[in-house]
Amino acid sequence: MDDAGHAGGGGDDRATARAADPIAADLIAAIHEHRVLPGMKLSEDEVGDIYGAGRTVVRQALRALAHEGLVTIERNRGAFVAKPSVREAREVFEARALLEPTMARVAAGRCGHTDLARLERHIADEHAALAAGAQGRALMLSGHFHVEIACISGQVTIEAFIRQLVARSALVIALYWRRQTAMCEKHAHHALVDAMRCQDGAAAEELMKGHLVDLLSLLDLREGPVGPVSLRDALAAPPASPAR
Amino acid sequence: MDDAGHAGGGGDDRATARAADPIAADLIAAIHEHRVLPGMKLSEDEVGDIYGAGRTVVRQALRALAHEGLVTIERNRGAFVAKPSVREAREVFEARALLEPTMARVAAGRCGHTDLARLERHIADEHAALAAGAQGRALMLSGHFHVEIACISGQVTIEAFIRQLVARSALVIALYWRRQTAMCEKHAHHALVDAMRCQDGAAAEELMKGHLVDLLSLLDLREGPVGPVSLRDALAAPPASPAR
DNA sequence: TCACAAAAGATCGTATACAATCGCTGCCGC
DNA sequence: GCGGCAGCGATTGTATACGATCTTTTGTGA
Repeated sequence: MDDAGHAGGGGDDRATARAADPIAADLIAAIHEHRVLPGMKLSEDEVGDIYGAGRTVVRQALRALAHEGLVTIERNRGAFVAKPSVREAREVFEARALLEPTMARVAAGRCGHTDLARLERHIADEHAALAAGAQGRALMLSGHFHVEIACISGQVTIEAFIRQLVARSALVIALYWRRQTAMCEKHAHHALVDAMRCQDGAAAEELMKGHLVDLLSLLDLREGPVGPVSLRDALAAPPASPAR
Repeated sequence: MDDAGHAGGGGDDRATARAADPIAADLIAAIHEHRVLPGMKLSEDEVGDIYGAGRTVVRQALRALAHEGLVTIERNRGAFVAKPSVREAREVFEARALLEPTMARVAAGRCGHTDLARLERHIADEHAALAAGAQGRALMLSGHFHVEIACISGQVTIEAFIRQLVARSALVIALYWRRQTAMCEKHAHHALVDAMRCQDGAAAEELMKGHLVDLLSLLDLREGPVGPVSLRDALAAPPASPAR
């Protein structure tokens, strides 16, 4: 098999599945960027029209996303962007709190200068997006930062879990976020990179733990109203278009 | 909209998906029971014939299993039962070692007499299956024991992860197991139940950790030969057939 | 005898068509 | 005025047919 195949993680199965399913990837990105909101209907025909694809492939993508808990499929009713319950929201962050600190500790002992540079570039991108007002993109990058750390740790299996949890976190944030000030994260991420630069695994672990607690504390865990707006407005040009 | 619609946690999605996809469930069971072995080809036509279903639904099931890392789909080549690499095997157990001890601790503080009774019945069934020579079934029950503990802990999200990891563990065991003496597990599971009966979370956590370490130590992490035998022999009667 | 190439075979990927089911609107009866 | 019911429209679930790609085999030539 392809044991030591691609450096940086053997999540090949998952990664190739991502690459081979562009519309699933785009839908996930849209969820990350809050271009689609919880509760929004994802009609097969509509999505197929938007991406210029047949229903079959759309169906596959929707089903894959449903498997990750990002959309819910109701029989003969259609697919909807998942609307995590309060309990589910808590669980997602509890799972992250259980996985990510350890990943940060492991990653701190394994990351090289290349990884550090990539992380710093990541933070810079996030900062730039935030400055440009692209809060959605900033949020996506913020999530990807956590995935990157898991990737550095080399545990592709857990990385896949974290990837899923981060995506679901985007939905949770869309539902239960108090304010859209994501400033706090920037500091936390920077501190994390510093700890990793010093190969201080214990510090990285603690920082990550605290970071996740902070995130959870910023959620308002009461029923939050949702705005299931249209769809074409959110998922703009798929095949070739200059938008953005 | 249906705000408080899906109360009770998101485990429903997964559970209903299991129930609504009987052939995926049966394939998973077959993997658990070592009726299908790593590397075995799962032709869509063949599986469809066996279960008397069209290729479409078989495709869905195969894709779902691929998403869980239980089968690998190679473009224009077909689906095969996954053959976890040594590294992947290690990762699966490392992930379990990271998740399950905590789950055991949480479960110890939450389990009631009903849960305890179910766990004990589980162990009894496993023991009976082992005595009856149904090693495959015993292995499946042994895995389900871990899932049950995660279920008791109430964390349905992590439970789903553990369910996946346990299934993949079945593949790992099929590839890298030294001897089929699963006796040791019986003791470990019993001790775990005892600790949970005393609500001793710390003990349960330690026992689970040690149990997983033991399991990992029983693996022979060098390349193991596989026997990709036929298929119809392994997946016996789905609709109506006398086998077994 | 080996290597290479071409054709055949098989399998999956995708699109299309049909059928079943559900939600909704309009109407009727109470 | 309100509740129940039937018909209709819409959407998904499933099966089938076609096309693309890869693997394998076989034949030929050096």
